[in-house]
Amino acid sequence: MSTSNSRASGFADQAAVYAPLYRQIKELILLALQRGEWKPGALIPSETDLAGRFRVSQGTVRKAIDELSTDHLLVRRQGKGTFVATHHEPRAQFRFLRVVPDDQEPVPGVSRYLECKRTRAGSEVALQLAIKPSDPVVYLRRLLSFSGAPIVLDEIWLPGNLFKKLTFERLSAYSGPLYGLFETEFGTRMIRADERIRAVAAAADAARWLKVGPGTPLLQVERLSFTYGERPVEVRRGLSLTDSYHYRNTLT
Amino acid sequence: MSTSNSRASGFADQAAVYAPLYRQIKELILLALQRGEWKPGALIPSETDLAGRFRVSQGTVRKAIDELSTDHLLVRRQGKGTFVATHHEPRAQFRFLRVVPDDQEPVPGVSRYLECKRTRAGSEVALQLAIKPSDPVVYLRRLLSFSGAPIVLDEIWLPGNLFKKLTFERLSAYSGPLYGLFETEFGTRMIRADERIRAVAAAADAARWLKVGPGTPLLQVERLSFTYGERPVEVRRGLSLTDSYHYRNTLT
DNA sequence: TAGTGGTCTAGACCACATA
DNA sequence: ATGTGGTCTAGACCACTAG
Repeated sequence: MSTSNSRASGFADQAAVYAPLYRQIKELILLALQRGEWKPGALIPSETDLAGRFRVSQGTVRKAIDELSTDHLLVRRQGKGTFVATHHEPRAQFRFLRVVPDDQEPVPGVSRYLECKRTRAGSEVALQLAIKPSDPVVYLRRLLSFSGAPIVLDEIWLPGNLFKKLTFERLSAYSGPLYGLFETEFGTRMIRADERIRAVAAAADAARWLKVGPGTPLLQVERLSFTYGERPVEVRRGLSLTDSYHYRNTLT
Repeated sequence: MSTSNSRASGFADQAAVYAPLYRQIKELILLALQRGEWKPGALIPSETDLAGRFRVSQGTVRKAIDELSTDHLLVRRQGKGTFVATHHEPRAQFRFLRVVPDDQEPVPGVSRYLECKRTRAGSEVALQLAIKPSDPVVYLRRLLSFSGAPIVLDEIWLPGNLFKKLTFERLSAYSGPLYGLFETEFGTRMIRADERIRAVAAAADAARWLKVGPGTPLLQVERLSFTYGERPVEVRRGLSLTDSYHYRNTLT
């Protein structure tokens, strides 16, 4: 991989006839992350080390890490080294939690789990998770409260084979971010998510949990989350009260 | 600015005691853009040119342009050159238009302007635009339709001094993206926006325009847009029907 | 003092667009 | 053939952290 530049052919779907060296290096690091060679939160080898290992210049490794860093898969810390990103660190906390109070600073909130059962995917969820309708899924329901008031009612569907040992007890005993639990206990790291947001009228059940009248306008957030390799691994539907909370977003 | 590295002191608010060379270059390019030295859509000098002009290496200019490019202020085109970004090009079209149809591809939509008047800011809008409540603003109302059906009702407030010549006729005659008009006719380019999203019940007036019953849940999007130097220049409140449309977002 | 990431340079070569 | 952005290298030095 020196100056003579042996490019990977990469016959992947459609494009990618040509991939620059730093992207190949990125891919190698990505694979190492995916197979858990370095755990979340851990220090990875220095840029110089990796450069030697992959037989490329330090600048090339650097550019690969640059991209992984903007992808939130790695975190650089000057003077210390480069670390595997984790959903446990505070900076990642509000990346996937967009419902925040109108006037105060964002706060974590408290989860109360209402349900945790195993069932079959069904056609809709199966389609999204790219599995068969008869395949097993874990179905969760939880109520998120901020300063004592119930604000978000979430339904969550997870592939059964990836979350075999997920139980109601395990969830209730845990307090940190849900994705943190998924990452450390089930080896599934959420990388990216697509959301569809709507306004809906509260059904009787949701209204009861959120302590409002049926028909109250609620913010519905449908989410599909992905792990490495664009694999869909979570379907989520949240219903939020938005009197004194809102979904915040920045367009750049 | 050669190896001896004369850093700008930058006594700006709080931080920025130290700024790397490429950031200083970025700032210089930013100023050139801001004062309209290169118009939207225009070709800017090559990296080599700029390197010569600023007395730094090409790699340093490159890194500055890298950032401006991810900020969507410049667009690189290999073999052609680097261009000033514009809201007129199709790639920028859906950066600020997040309400899209559930199943089809995103489409531009058709605007019908309902109102365009001059008034005073009032306390709320003034606070957001960082002007005085007695300062003049332009107030707009428009209805956005997709394939014939009214979907979004927008209210827009703009600083009066920046949009002096904005008229109902000018708006109605125009068909492209609104930010495109602002950019070419009023020299105000929208860079970034913060949004707060809620579910609300349709008031009588909104219900009438969107052809639904009063009390129907609507998606309310409050937006504050910024131009160069984090200057707020637009307040917007949109109400959307989300039966067969939704607000799409990607968490990364 | 040593190690790590961060910046900057100079030069070579590749990929792409256009004339 | 020429000019532009894109990649890659090698080496020097700066800023930050920790033993």
